[in-house]
Amino acid sequence: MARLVAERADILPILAELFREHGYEGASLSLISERTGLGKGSLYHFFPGGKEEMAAAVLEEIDGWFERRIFAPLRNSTDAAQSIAETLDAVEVYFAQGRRICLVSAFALDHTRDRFTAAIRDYFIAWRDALAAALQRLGHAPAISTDLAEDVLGAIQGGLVLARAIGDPSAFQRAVARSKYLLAMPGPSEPRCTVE
Amino acid sequence: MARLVAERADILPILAELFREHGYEGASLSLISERTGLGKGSLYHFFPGGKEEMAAAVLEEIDGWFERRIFAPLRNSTDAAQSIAETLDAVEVYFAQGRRICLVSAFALDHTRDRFTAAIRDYFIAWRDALAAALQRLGHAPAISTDLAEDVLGAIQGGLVLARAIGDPSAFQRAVARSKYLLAMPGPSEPRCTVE
DNA sequence: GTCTATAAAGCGATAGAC
DNA sequence: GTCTATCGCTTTATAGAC
Repeated sequence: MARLVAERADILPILAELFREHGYEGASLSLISERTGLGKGSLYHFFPGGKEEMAAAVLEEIDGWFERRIFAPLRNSTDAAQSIAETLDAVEVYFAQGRRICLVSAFALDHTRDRFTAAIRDYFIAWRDALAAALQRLGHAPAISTDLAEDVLGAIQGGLVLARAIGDPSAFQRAVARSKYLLAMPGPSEPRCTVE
Repeated sequence: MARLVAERADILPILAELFREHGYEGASLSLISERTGLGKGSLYHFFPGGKEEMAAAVLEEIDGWFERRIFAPLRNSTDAAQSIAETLDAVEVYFAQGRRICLVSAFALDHTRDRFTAAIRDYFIAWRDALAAALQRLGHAPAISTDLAEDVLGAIQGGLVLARAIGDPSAFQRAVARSKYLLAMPGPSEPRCTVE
């Protein structure tokens, strides 16, 4: 039986966009109240812990989305190459081809990091290790796989930063394209643009 | 004749560290007053425009440092390969081997970006174009040079994000090492980890 | 479950004495 | 040039009516 009124889950995407646009400090309760259409009383009903609980819930939802759509496929798919290509496509769509920033990165650079240290760290480590697992199934050595995965994660995050900074989403798109090319090298004996 | 009291220039490094630690919003005037040892009256004497002028002055100082130590050598040195290697070393030191974030990136991801759009964009474009100019002197084609420079910038910024996020500065150090390796390829005919 | 009113604290910024 | 006191505003959070 569908409810007409907002549920807690319905609020999360709005909160996520507000934190993306304005940052943790900048997303004030009055702004949140305005954009969700809920009074402060209702907001504190759904999130008794206030803004910190809202941000934690958003981070948890983001982590859940990546776990289902990115991390699990990378870890478990039978076709590692295909899962790598598909998840890179999904990432490109998720970040709106470079027009949407990574909230976890934004929190990491902000002093907001101190509030959510574990969630931020776990997100990137899960991503790196899932990608490294797929690369190992492609035949790469464990150490090389982790290094390569970290390289790609950095390129993606750096691409998002540059895209936002210079106002050109194509900087992110090129970073993803380069990552696809880099990861398309199938074997462990191929030359790599990295050092030990 | 050396002055004993603080000059405006002496305040800027303290402001920079405060903005790095706490972000633009988080660095309150009372915190700034405490860390600089100056009352609000003195702060407004040096920066009549308040906190926005303080942040603008910090960004200008950062840009000046990079212009002198990174951009100009990349553009003008006779030995392009040497200037690339030396400026990468300088960048590694500047960011304290991954323990110090890039304030320009942090502002870019925050909604603080809207206040300093031009300064943020110009910083990254100047860096990219200076590095691309050095790569052209190494024999790379213009389009490849810009793409390669953007690649390296993204790797550096992504490395800083990852280092801060996972609490491991070596993620940044590896990104710089990979960039050195990538840029050490001298000629335009060498294989590249990128796509057009 | 939603609202308004309000509390308590912190904010950026200003005024004016010294 | 530096200080303290204070203004006006916004913030998060709570209380209590409905």
